[in-house]
Amino acid sequence: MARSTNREDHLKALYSLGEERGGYDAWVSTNEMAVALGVKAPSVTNMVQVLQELGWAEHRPYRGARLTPLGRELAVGLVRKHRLWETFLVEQLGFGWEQVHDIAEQMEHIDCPELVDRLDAFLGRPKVDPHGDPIPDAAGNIEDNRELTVPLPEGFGHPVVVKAVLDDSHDTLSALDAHGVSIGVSLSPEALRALPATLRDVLLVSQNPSQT
Amino acid sequence: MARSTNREDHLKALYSLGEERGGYDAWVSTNEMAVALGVKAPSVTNMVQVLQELGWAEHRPYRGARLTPLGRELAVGLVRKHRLWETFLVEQLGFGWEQVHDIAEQMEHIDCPELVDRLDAFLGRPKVDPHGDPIPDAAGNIEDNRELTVPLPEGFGHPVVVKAVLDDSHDTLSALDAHGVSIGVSLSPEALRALPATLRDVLLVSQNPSQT
DNA sequence: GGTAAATATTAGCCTTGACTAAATTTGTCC
DNA sequence: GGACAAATTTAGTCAAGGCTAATATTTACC
Repeated sequence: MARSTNREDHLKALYSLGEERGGYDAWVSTNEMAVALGVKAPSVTNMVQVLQELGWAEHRPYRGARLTPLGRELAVGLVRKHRLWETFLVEQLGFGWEQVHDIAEQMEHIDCPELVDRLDAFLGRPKVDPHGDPIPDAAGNIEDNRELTVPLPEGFGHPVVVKAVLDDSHDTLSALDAHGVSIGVSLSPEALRALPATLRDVLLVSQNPSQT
Repeated sequence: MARSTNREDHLKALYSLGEERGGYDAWVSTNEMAVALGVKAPSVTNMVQVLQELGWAEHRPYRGARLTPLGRELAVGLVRKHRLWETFLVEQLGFGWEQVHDIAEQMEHIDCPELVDRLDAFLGRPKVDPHGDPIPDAAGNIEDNRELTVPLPEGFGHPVVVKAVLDDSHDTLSALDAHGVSIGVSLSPEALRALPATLRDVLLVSQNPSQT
């Protein structure tokens, strides 16, 4: 019983959905995971039981699943790889930020710890990926600069700086790009109002341009 | 019926073994493929029949398999990706030439034509990989500079320049490294004689340092 | 040219991971 | 507190790809 692309995909879905909740020890329903992974619920039930046998997750029937500390560690490693490769693709190869998610989805499964470390060094140990999401360090620590940001300033009273985008899908990122929005860009109250609400809702911004 | 890591692995094995023979239209036995892939012969028989259904290969029972033109095209694409990633790993990330084969084995299955082209451009459209093997261009043409080299100069009469290594395994490359052998290095007759015969046999060399 | 050895294929089974349909548990509403 | 709706798991099936054991073909030797 070991690593496999499928198991890693389920592990990552469990991690991501858990984080959207209260944190990594939140229970996540198998149905939610099924929707996120594009499979049917019984498949997830099976796989979650496998993750439990691997010691990566805990499954409570009819309640859901949640990661063990080991599972979280592995999931963070996957997130680290994913975001480092995204950074490479955008900064070194010149891809657009809307193109890299699907490619990184493949690359994150490459198994070679030394590769991850060399890539990290090659990129200059970046702290955030092209979408503004924090890149975990080699020890698994995540410096979440997003705590310093707000989902949306009440009333769009003053200009804001875009710090992160919560939805990395191709469509959302292309749409944002069409509106001239990218990480670090400053948006005036008028620009914010011109943005469709669905796009506004995925932005994390800083009210003070000098904040990290 | 489509692409999969397993099918691609079998396709590449068929290509490589065919090339070692008379060329890409040589028949390759399923047993040879099984040895190369580390699986049993019946598994290869199954897979070769799948490749035939895909239009990638032709299977003649009890005779062997050989690639179709489409199969060859796809296989060359895999070789191209493999060698480009090896080049990236050595030249950009600083890996040793003996470390990169296994990593590239994973990376070559990443499916994104634009990624291959951008990587190629990023690396400066290299002609050979770190082991001296030619990198096919985007159209699938292979400029085989190894035609200009010889397996071994008769009698080690004069110095030679190392142009390529025919065995990319970790052990062979580490051993060569321990003897100070790498691509482009010049070897005196004495140095050649000091090399174990098994290592000498994997070298392709040029007798004239000015040859390409 | 017949028979033995070597090689390849077929037959049948296993595991992974997906699916549908059926059964079960949970939760909610009166 | 009971009944129904929603969510979840269980049961049973399927395809991909691997394996072993048995069968079939080719090759080679006398």
